[in-house]
Amino acid sequence: MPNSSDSRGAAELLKAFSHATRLAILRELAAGPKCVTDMEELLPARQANISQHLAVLRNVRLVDYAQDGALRCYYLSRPKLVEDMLALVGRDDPVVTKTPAEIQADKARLAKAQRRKNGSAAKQSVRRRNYAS
Amino acid sequence: MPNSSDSRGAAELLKAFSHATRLAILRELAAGPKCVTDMEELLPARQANISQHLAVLRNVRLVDYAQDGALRCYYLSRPKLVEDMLALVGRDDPVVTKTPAEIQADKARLAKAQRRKNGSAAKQSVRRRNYAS
DNA sequence: ATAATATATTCGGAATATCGAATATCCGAA
DNA sequence: TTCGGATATTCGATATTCCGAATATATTAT
Repeated sequence: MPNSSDSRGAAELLKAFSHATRLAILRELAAGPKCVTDMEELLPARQANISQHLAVLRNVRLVDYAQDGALRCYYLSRPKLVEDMLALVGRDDPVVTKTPAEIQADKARLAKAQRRKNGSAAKQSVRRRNYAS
Repeated sequence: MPNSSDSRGAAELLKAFSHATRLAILRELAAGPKCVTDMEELLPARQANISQHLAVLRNVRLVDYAQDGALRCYYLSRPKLVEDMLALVGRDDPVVTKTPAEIQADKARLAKAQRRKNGSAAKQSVRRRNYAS
């Protein structure tokens, strides 16, 4: 049951995703593990800034690193999640438009399905407006 | 070819998603079209605030509305995108951990695949460190 | 030890986001 | 018209994010 308290965590995860540089980092890591110096060459951002973004990503468990001498090799902690997210935001979905009539049809359909679920319990108030035009 | 200029748009879309109240609004709309007054009853937020969040969602084309008299019935402009996003952030993916050795294996695998792609073009610098421990 | 390299953290200011209160707008009813 | 309900917008205060500069820390080479 995804209620509002669940939205909190989801929103935090999404916030970590919603920055161009962090997305670029995640894309690089989706292609393979990399250390910070590698990313410095690949991205238009300074070392400190990349470290800051990596910290954000670490805090929400999107990335982790393995220490190799003085280097820290970063990798995706939840590769499927990240890959699916990147694919999702890269998608080009059709934009639908609905007329008031279609909305009413939607509501009617929902009300009927709802009635099927409950025995009866007339809870559905199909808010209407009588406009003459 | 998703390069950094593409990250901009993706990041903006994700920013629109990354707020608990906006996620809650999207979840409500995924269940069916609703007007602002409906949402006021369903969410712990004031009218003005809901309108503000709806404006954000409209700006990135996640929602639109059909005017029905004095009411505005909001609906999802890209329902599949929203539904998939909600499913994605609701998922519970396993968190993987890698040792330095596994990272090296990853890099080696990548290098080999890369070599298969190009004819030869020894571009791969497998950054190494000789640590005595 | 010292230096050099790789990375993280802290700090401060600019930019941005969030929210409530007040106000504006639009529409249908009387 | 004027009114009331539904919704949007503006404004101002507060909170948060972002980023560069400086600094700190860890690790290895000399």
